[in-house]
Amino acid sequence: MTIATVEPRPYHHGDLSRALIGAARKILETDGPAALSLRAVAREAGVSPAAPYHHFKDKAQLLEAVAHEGWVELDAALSKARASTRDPSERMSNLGVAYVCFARDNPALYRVMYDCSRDKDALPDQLKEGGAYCQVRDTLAEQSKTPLAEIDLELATIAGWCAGHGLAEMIGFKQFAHLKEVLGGEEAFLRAVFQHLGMFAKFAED
Amino acid sequence: MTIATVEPRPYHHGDLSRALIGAARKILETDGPAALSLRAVAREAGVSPAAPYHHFKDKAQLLEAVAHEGWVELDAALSKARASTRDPSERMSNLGVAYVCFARDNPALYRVMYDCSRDKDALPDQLKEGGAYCQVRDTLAEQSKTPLAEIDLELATIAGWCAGHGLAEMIGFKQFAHLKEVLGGEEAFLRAVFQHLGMFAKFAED
DNA sequence: CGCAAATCTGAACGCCGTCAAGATGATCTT
DNA sequence: AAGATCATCTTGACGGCGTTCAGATTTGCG
Repeated sequence: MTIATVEPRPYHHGDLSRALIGAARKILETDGPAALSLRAVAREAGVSPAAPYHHFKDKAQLLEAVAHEGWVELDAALSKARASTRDPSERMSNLGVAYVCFARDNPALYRVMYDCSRDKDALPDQLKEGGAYCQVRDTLAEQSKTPLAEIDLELATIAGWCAGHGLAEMIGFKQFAHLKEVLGGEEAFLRAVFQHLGMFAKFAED
Repeated sequence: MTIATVEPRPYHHGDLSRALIGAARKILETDGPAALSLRAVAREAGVSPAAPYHHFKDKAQLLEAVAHEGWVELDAALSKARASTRDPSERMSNLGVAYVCFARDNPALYRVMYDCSRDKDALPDQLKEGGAYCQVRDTLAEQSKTPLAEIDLELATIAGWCAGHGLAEMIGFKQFAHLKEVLGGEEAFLRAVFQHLGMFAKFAED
């Protein structure tokens, strides 16, 4: 697996931090979260099992670095979706689809992102400081005909975020295969579910 | 020889399967999912590390049994919430709150439930056969003024379930502490988020 | 009663996360 | 240029993990 035989890496790696993060992501994509051990990461990077400890306090801290990359990339994906159209309602819809598709296309990374958040009982602050969360909120605000109260804006953003996350976690379940087929594809299914959020919500009004 | 030892469990336990599930749940509640090793479960049940293998194929299968108990209990919690009132809209609202509160009060169990589902790429079939999922769907159907098409009913149920799950996973995050305070408690926060689902959804319409 | 099946134990394997001690290389001082 | 210092990497070890296997113990059935 290692290329060390051909060109023996110098004793000092050069940029092991980044290499370890890359190795971790490769393992995640290839073999899933269950296979992601610190030793496997070190192996993949061609270093000894103890080497990572000179760059990360422990395994959790390496995972945090991986998760951070994930949030940045989710941010980029949402930015792209947001810029994809000028039609207000289409923009919001695209944003939701983009969120779920990111999770579907990077399932292991997405898992690590939320596992780390749960360990800290908090989402990354970056989200509320110009990050992905703001994109949802701002898109909501832009497209509201009447200006939204600050608190309504926040609550609606949370509601949408929760729905997106929930759908992202469920999208792969076999039970939905039939609906995806009936509705003509996964994206159509996603949009249909988002549309029906309102149907659920109206019963929640006091 | 068998006279006065402390409390010598007979060589054969009697009902080790159930004892193991109970031990697992105790460890989950006490020390969280990270501490839930098969060896720890065996220790808690007072049995050797290899004993569980006579009752469960492997660790995953024991967790599945624990998860099953969780789904049954979630089912019961939703039943109770559903029967708590006759006011249609209040009933639906209570159902959502009950779902999230179950997750909040049994965080480790809730985690195991979805971890098992993800490993199998499917929710338990029981859910769609008279279980918790049906309670949400039927409550939706009962309360719709105009009869809902089958597919709309299903999509709305999924939408609500996803929102509930998403909120259940986020409810503990520090970022929401401020809102809970402003809105006067956690339950008020939950209801407010559910109400705002509609505000998000209207932009998802094509 | 005798014997097969079910159940539990003890010891072992390879993996894991982590740490301490020592080897190696790069950088800075003089 | 020489030596000292510091960051980096390795080796080896520890305890804990999931799992397996051979053997001990008990139960239940003929």
